[in-house]
Amino acid sequence: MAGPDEQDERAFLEGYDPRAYDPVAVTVDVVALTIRDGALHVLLVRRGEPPFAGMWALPGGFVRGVRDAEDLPEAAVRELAEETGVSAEGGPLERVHLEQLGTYGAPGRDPRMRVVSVAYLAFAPELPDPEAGGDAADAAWTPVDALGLTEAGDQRPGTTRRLAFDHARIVSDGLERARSKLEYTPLATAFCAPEFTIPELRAVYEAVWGEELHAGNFHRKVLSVPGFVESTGGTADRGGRRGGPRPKLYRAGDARLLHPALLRPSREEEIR
Amino acid sequence: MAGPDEQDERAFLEGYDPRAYDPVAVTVDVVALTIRDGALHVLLVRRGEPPFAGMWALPGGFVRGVRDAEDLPEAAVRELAEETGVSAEGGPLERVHLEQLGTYGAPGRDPRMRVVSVAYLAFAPELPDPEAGGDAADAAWTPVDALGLTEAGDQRPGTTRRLAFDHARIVSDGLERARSKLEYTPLATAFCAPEFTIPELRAVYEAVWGEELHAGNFHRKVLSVPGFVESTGGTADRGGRRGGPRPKLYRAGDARLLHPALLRPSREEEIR
DNA sequence: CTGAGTTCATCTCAGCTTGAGAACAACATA
DNA sequence: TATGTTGTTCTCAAGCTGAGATGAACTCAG
Repeated sequence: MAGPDEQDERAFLEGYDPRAYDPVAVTVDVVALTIRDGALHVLLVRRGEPPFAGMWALPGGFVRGVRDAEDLPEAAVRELAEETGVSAEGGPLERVHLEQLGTYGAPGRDPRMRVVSVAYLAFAPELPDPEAGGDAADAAWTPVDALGLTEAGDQRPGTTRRLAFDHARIVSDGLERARSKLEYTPLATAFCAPEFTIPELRAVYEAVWGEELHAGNFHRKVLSVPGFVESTGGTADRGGRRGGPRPKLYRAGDARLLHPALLRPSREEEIR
Repeated sequence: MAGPDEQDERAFLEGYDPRAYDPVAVTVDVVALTIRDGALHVLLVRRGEPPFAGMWALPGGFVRGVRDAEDLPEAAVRELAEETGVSAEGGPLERVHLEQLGTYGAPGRDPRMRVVSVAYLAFAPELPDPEAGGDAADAAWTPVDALGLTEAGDQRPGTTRRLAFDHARIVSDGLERARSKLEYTPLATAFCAPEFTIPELRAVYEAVWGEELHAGNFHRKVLSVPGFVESTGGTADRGGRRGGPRPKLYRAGDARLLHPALLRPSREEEIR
């Protein structure tokens, strides 16, 4: 049945106070990614209380609903700022790219109550350690390789850093989104300093995609895509770590989409 | 501030009963797309009650949180089935593709209370009119061109079918997602009958992208992408509407990604 | 039944992009 | 100073794309 009955039901429910009806809590979780020492890292916090005490989880928390009501991206920025220990205004978070990743609301994903969590994905340039002077075990940038994530979105047996709730699935989805976004948007520049070199940009792609790229072809491609990068005219202070000429400096261009896209080589195998 | 303070705050909030804390309601809305008479249509319902009485809205409703708790896709399928008047089991909904589109939670988007809405996107083959025997003004497939949507996600002045809440933004996002998905996934087949012809598939692309495609190149491309379509060996009953040979029949292949992708021609202009 | 116009399916061809490799100068380090 | 590494630019073959042409199969009007 539809139509009149459904209309009546919706009108009824919409006029109902949800406090008295069916309590669902809304949280935001943030998958914040950065690159350190050439490896992709995700920001995690260690849980102090049950459930999942001692396990690692994404930074996040409740959305302020009515008192100090905030929009969802606001809540994500607030949580990220609180966990990272830096202010969102004027600080390093200014240059962080933030986008919605997805919403996770399966019954039972939180054993205490019904929680619907809106996950956000953040791309950050190298940021300081979270609360460097505090308890180092509470929050840390963690190499994603150390999480033992499988394609199915869970963790391999034997992995020491266990993730709480369904956060392994959320991190997996975030990584896949990041890998995909690097293909057709210029967001790799969000992992770099304001001025960067082509080899630095290539290192970002290699860290996120987990495979080496042909330096010559990458260089040609990046310069041939309109609006991806623009030259600053400058040159880096020194050459590569183990030699080589000083690379030229670039900054992010004004393109929002890469055309043609930079496709990852390994894509062939994942198609089916 | 982060670390210990933040930990305490989260532990405090997580143990808190949200009913007594900060009430946020969770709903699902469905952007159901289909193709009728060669044009892209979206399923809309007319609101009978304020706010926005008489305006059109996406089918949707509250997620069942604790009593009869359901997952978010379940809620979307239930709402879609209720509004469409067909059963999800065994009926035409079996072949509907459903994916999460995004979550909309700006304060004030519903004037009555704080509502966070998880939007789903559905691709459907041609379905019957919603509750054909009932009040025809209550639910209807609407040509998306009749909504006067702008790139900014609102409606042009003078458009007669006004959308309630922020549903113009949600529909706009759904359309952009659909256009994009057709490029790199075989989901155009979700708009077709189980067996279809290449010209029918091309009509889907032309309806969603809103531009004509080169028939010869499209044909070559579809057949050259591995796993996009597979031949049934059969032939359609008759030729095109105004003549031509009987086209061959195909069914959807097993590819989940199109490689190489089918890029829309107009992409060049939207890049910046 | 016939002729005109339409459509499916395939082919051709020039232009562009890609992947792989080579070359060479500039540089770090021992 | 010698050696190995790296940034940048070429070259070349292979593949893909857009635009157009062709001919057979078909619908429909007269």
